[in-house]
Amino acid sequence: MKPFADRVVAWQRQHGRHDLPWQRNRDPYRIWLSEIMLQQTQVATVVGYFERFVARFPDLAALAGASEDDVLALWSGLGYYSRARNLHTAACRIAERYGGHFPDTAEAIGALPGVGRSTAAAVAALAFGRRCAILDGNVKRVLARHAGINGWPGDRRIEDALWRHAESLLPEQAIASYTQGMMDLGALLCTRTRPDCMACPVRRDCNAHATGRTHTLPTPRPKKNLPERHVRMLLLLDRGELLLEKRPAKGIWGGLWSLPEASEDTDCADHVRERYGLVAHSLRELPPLSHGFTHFRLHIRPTLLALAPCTKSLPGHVWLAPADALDAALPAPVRKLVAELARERPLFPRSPVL
DNA sequence: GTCCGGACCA
DNA sequence: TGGTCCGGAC
Repeated sequence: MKPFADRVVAWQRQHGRHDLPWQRNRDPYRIWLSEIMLQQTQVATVVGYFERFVARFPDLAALAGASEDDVLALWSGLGYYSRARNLHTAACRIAERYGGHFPDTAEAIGALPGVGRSTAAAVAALAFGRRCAILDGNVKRVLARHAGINGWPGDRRIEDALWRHAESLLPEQAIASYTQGMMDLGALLCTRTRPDCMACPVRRDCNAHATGRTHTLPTPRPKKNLPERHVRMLLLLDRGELLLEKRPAKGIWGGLWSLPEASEDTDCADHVRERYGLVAHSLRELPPLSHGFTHFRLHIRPTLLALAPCTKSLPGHVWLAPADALDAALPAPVRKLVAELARERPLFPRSPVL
């Protein structure tokens, strides 16, 4: 089997992108501009902005001579406007410090504002044929899958491993085609969802493909801590029957039968008297449980209460023996609580719903 | 609505 | 080390 890089280069030449507006020559200014625009932004969005930008600022001197406002105006709608400010600052610096000649090493390019390690390497490789590795989001995905690298790429150790791997794969020749090929591979075939493995030149030794892990690599970022909410859920028992209330159609658990809720800091018995006009006393607290939603995490403190036997009908509520309540549409954590209660108190006689 | 993403900054 | 910047894809 040919080396990884050879296959990427051959594929790029036959199937990769060659007609993007910054590929028409090896102008480092245009390549740099495109790489900055392509940070956090997809090619399809960038193309139009790029064309307008180079029409107005065709070279470094034009950009360095512009006002920041004019640069930002052409950036308007692309987002991440610090990119435009850094771009302008960098153009001025190149004019001053390099006499308007674009620096031609990754190190010097990377010293420009707004240019990190990967962008510097991309410009150095594409514009000057320098042998340096890139590692943008696309390449991280390709390498994590091909090498089967587990772990979130934002993790320092994982990212270090990816950089080492990227450098170990670099060919001696055809650096520009290889670099473009890695970008094209990630953008065209090795996409986040639905990768086109059958068309991939490095499928044969791809770890993720072999082990069926293309959809789990790269490891997604850890869930960020969701907001926490706390609530007390009341298990109100009257002669073996539990009070359930129907939730509003909208919002969490819309239309399901759930338990009465109280805020954590109120006294349960007081809350029941005020809200339902019922006399109750707390028996004990049940083990707390947590439930994850997409946008918050709910911590539930269930409390068991006994009612004085003066039950009355409440609109939107129902009294059910725990075993019968399990037949109703219950939210998952409520079902769990009710199931525990049904196991614990199976002997109460059933009685009709009031 | 959620997830994603380079560079920079606190 | 985690937050911030923004818009697009899904």
